[in-house]
Amino acid sequence: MGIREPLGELGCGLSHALEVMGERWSFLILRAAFNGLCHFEEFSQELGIARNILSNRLAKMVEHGVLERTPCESDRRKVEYRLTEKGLGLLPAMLALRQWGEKHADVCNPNLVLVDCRDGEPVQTIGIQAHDGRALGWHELGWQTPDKIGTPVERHDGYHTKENA
Amino acid sequence: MGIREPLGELGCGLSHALEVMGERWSFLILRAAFNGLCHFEEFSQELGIARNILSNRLAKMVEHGVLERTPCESDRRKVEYRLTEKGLGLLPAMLALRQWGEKHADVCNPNLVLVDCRDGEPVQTIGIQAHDGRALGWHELGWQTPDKIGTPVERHDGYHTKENA
DNA sequence: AATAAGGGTTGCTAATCGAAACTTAGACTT
DNA sequence: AAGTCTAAGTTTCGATTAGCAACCCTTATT
Repeated sequence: MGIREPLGELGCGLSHALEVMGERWSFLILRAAFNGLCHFEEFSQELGIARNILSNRLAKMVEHGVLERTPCESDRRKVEYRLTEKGLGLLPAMLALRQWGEKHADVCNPNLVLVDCRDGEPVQTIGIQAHDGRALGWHELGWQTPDKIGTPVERHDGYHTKENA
Repeated sequence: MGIREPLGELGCGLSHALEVMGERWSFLILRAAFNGLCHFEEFSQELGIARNILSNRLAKMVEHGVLERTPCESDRRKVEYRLTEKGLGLLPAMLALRQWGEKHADVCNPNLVLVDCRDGEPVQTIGIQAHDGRALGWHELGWQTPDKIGTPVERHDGYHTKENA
């Protein structure tokens, strides 16, 4: 077995991502934001989320720079929550999660498909690619220290390779 | 504004994915599993998670087919939790999340990098691609009904296009 | 038989969620 | 200017859930 991640500190990017987006409604709020919703009432009605939780989540997402909160110019009662660049950067993660869910859900409504708007063709299923664009599966991946990048790695564990009893 | 997803029912794959993986420790358990951990005590010690919660999460992930629970042959006290194909399918989502977290975390320890083990080169940052492989940003995407696939879409909202006050 | 290890379950407390009522500030009407 | 309405939250309080510690059951090991 090759190199293994240090899980102890939990200190990889995943922990940070989960800290920001790991709570119950965060991803659904994000999805709503990607669909153009930006007012408190819109989120509240579309998601059916409790108002205090919504308030809490929006505040946290603003605090972490995923959303930007700006009082509305035209009507000062209203507030706009809009995705920042950081928030927009979550699209691949959300889509990957969504594609996984669609693939494995019992009931699924593929009544809308995400497409390239230039030609209307569906986007690809999100996957992991090597630097040259080859699609990579888990058994073709390994962990490497930054100083040894560029040197091949033997497989780091025995997943799906029966040869190690 | 073009087509918008029906958010009401929450019935997209994202809901299903979150139902399976949306709880507090699920993704960290998944990460540990990807790192080769497969015993209860290993998860418990590495993650520092409470035993009842761990038990609960593992059971749920097994129930949803992300992990497979098999009593160990050699030592009947032990149980092995291993990723199924469905579980392995979460890797792109997890990596996308992780890459996002690494990009935006204040403190970050890039002491290990995920590489293609054939040549030791880092994998690409996960992104969304058109059918021909072009990288796509949010403003180049749109929702389309299955019957109209192949016909271009006008942009569905005004994110980052100042032209719609 | 005695001891220990692996994989849980049970009780109990602290934190979090959720529904509904309440508050505050800004528009809109008359 | 008073009254009403709307948007965006807070507060309150009962219902869940997380987390800790201790206990239990089965299977090795000595």
